[in-house]
Amino acid sequence: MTEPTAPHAAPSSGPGKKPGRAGKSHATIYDIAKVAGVNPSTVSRALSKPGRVSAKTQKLIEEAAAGLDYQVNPFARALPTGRTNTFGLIVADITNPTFFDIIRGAETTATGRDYTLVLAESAESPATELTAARRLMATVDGLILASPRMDDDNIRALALAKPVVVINREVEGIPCVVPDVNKGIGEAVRSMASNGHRKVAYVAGPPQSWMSERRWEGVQAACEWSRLEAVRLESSKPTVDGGRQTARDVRASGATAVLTYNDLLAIGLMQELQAAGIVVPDQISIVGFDDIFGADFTTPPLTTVRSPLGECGEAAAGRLLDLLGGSGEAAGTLRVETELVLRGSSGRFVA
Amino acid sequence: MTEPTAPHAAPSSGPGKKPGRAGKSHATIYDIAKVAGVNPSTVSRALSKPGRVSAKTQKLIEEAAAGLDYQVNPFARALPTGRTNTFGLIVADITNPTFFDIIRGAETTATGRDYTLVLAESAESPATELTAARRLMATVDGLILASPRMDDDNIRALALAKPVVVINREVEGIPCVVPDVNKGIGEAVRSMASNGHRKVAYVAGPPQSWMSERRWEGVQAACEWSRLEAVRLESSKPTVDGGRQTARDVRASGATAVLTYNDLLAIGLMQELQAAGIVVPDQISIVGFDDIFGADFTTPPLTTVRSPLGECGEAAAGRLLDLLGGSGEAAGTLRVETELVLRGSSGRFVA
DNA sequence: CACTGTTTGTCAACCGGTTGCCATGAATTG
DNA sequence: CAATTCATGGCAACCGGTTGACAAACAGTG
Repeated sequence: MTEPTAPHAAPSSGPGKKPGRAGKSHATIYDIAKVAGVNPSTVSRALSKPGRVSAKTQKLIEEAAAGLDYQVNPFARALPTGRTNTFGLIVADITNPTFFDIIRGAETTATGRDYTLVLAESAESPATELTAARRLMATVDGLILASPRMDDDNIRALALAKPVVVINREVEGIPCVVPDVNKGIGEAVRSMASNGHRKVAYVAGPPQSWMSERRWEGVQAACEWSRLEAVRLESSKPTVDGGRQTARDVRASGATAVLTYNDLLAIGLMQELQAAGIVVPDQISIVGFDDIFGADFTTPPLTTVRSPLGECGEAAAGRLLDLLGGSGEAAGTLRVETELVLRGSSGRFVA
Repeated sequence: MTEPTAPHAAPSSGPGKKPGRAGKSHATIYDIAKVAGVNPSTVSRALSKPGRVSAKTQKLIEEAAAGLDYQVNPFARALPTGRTNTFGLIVADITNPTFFDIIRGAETTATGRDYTLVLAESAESPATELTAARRLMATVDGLILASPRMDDDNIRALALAKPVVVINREVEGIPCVVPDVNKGIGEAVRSMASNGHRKVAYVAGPPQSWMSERRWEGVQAACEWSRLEAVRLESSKPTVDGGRQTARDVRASGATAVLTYNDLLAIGLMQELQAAGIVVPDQISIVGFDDIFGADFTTPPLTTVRSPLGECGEAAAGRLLDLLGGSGEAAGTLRVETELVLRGSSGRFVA
């Protein structure tokens, strides 16, 4: 290679032969430069590096840009810089309403800070999750993983390339946002104790769920403190159907109060118990987890430990954006409070 | 200056300062070209234009690419071509569970066809919606608008630039996916008639909702056919709260069967009526619309006209992708069937 | 063997911003 | 008033693919 010729310097006298792009071709910084009578690079600086050009030129350029209805081409910008003003959110299951609040929270913060949200799901599969993550990595500035199912190591590997924030799980060395279950569970168990219950069952979630374990630990601790007996039951899947299926085990356990891994399980369980003629909460108290949309549609409305999922989504997006902006902690867990929402499905044991 | 020297070629003995991009710098087609012993453009063609290069070279290049763990830089590709393998979905309200299924359907088809979904919401505001749409337009290949609130003209203007598909509304000249309410409403009203109801109330949705009008028309037509009286009531907002507020009007109307614009209204209405001691369905039958998540959590579970929203999302994404791929109709409405889901909130009038 | 038609690969000009380096002229200072 | 900063704008080389134009290689005919 001997003679590096300037590509744009060619005598492009031809008529404005707009390449490809359908519809109206947008104005470029070159157009602005022509109108404002300055060099394209000056336009670029005026538009992206505040203070780098004089106030006078700045104004000139801004007016020209406004006049031409200019808007940057994100790809042209992303190509040399690698920045896209976009971040990805991967949720374990789009079907699960738990994630809708998270999505909403993240989306709100994103658009509020002039970022775009890209959504993907893993269908509860670690492999799919990893694939999706890798795919997104190429096009986003950062990633939020909500209830990730993949290994800690994989998460850390991803975080090497771009900032990653995790929701609903704690991963060493990664910034996380996690509801602190203790307060909410404490309130729930104390309420059970004061209502005369002696034995509490916990219906667990998926084995690979980090959060399910934390909740079980929380229940054990709170029960010990309140001198209640705690038993653990398993569920096949964390859905309404899964909840129905646990009804047998719940009855067999002899517990008079039940805490479930999530609201879906609680709702299914309640439906099944009621179908069998059991009165909730008189014979069995049921407390769910998360306070998802629809938790108060049931009769009686579901008592539940609310996780502020919307806040989690917002906080995670906020942390990620701070990280991208240069401020913010590169690791550490942010804990958000949970609280008991007392509704009708729990109460005094009257059998 | 006679010798244009490459600036970076200077004695850059410093540390290999990779331009921008954090982390590992990916392999490029230039690396592949070097390994395979061909020209970069040949690599490009081998990778994007099937059949343009000989089978032998093709294989050579593919092996080199695999060996280098190559993956295209989406921005570099998007810059000259304008194609991003991404499409946008704008929903009227992320809070509203109606859209959950739509989002899920669209996301599924997107990833299935190797596209990425970008999500945005309009918060029920035509202005915000238009802003979001304009913003997304720059980065996506096409757009899906779910229950758009903006003008028909604005929608058509957007569609001039890139393919647009609309869900839950019919816009002349634009491909649309719309649940055909007639079958479902017909079933609902016939069921009411056969259960001894004589007067049916329709609780309408937001005034700017195209779909609400279609549903009202459907109710009128079906009632006429079944020789029932139909009255229309307004709601303040299409939420559970809005439903509660309509209870007064519903009772005052003297109707014994109610169809609401959506399930949220129905659920709110039912809660309020039950709180006032009215027995559902014995004294008043309630039928919602959409069959959203949670519609069966209520007691009695909600009878509702199901709109296959997941299918709508899938179908819309499918049409968009077909359009982008060159096949598919550029306009016209795809109607999907609705059906009555009989649950407990409707039944024989026994007052 | 010359001659035309078709593959297949190469060259180089893009797409539209970003940014390191340098020249210019104004402002500051001794 | 000369010397030295310093702020400002311009030049051109990128980022990593895509693609039109063209040449070389190859095959098929007369």
